[in-house]
Amino acid sequence: MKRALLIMGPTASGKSALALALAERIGGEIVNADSMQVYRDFRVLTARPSLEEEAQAPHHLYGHIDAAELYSTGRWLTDALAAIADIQSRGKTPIIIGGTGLYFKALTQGLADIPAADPETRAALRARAEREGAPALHAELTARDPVTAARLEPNDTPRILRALEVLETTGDSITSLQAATAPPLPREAWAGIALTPDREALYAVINRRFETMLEHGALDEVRAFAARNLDTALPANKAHGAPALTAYLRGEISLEAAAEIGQRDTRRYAKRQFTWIGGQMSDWPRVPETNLAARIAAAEAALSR
RNA sequence: GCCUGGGUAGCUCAGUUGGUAGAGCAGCGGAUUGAAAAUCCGCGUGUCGCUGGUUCGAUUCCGGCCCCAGGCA
Repeated sequence: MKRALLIMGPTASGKSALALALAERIGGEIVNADSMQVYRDFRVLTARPSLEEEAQAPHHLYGHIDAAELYSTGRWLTDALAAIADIQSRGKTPIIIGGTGLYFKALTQGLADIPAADPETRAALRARAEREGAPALHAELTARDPVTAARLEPNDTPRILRALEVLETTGDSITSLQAATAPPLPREAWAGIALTPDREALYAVINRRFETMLEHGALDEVRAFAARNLDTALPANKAHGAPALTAYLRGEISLEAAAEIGQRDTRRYAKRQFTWIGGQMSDWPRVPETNLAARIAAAEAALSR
């Protein structure tokens, strides 16, 4: 059975082109590890591979979710493990490539086995957070699950909500549930590399890429999404540039201002991805080179190690 | 050429009745276990245009010069 190749890289670092080249060279199939590229509605805005690119090699978990849905790390892990097993059963190498650090962590270190939260419980907690503010919920968590509360900041709404929802769904502390998790992919079953291009150069690519997205129909995607009248809090609407371009379409800001916001948010995201690589993937080989040949060589070296 | 206003952080600016300066935005560092392109925590990063003078001490006061904007020629 072929080992899986894991490639983490910041946004706009050229992951798709690398994945295609590798797929052809080593007989691989590509599995998406990007939390936004799973949503069907925003192909251009999330820089998903084009139809032509998808035709050049098998792609999995790209655009397979409707933007009206709530995807999650847990669902991705299930989908990814199934895709990996499927690919390996056909004698191919799974190439898991993306920029969502948490997805790679779930794959290589495990995700606590916690049953899905009841949607109504979840909605009620969210409404409370909206009304009362995160610190109030944090105070409640301190009373009910002091160990978890102690490691969460009072303003960290999503994590506080998650801790409370797990408490209500399972009756257990999320911290104790998280303690007993095993890696879905054993260490010997995968090799990973992290793309670490020069940051200034990457920022320039990000800025340029956003302009290109606008030229290739990003606004049409945003317009179509807005026309669906879905909840603006849906995760798909968190795609960089989506809220700002929506504001532009409503006439609230200029297109230039919207582009600047989209570019800025993308740059900030890239910075956090670098931080993730630095802190969470300290043992993954770094690949600072941006030319394809060097990257392919680094990937092959990692696989043969 | 003359007059007026201005030159302070990457940007827009505030301020110091003389004791080497602070806001917003941008940026930087960090965390990250189920909506993660999310969320949170932390950090001013500076020849105060240049140059003389006065002063214990000048970014601040005075002189000269340079640059920018507007006005008059």
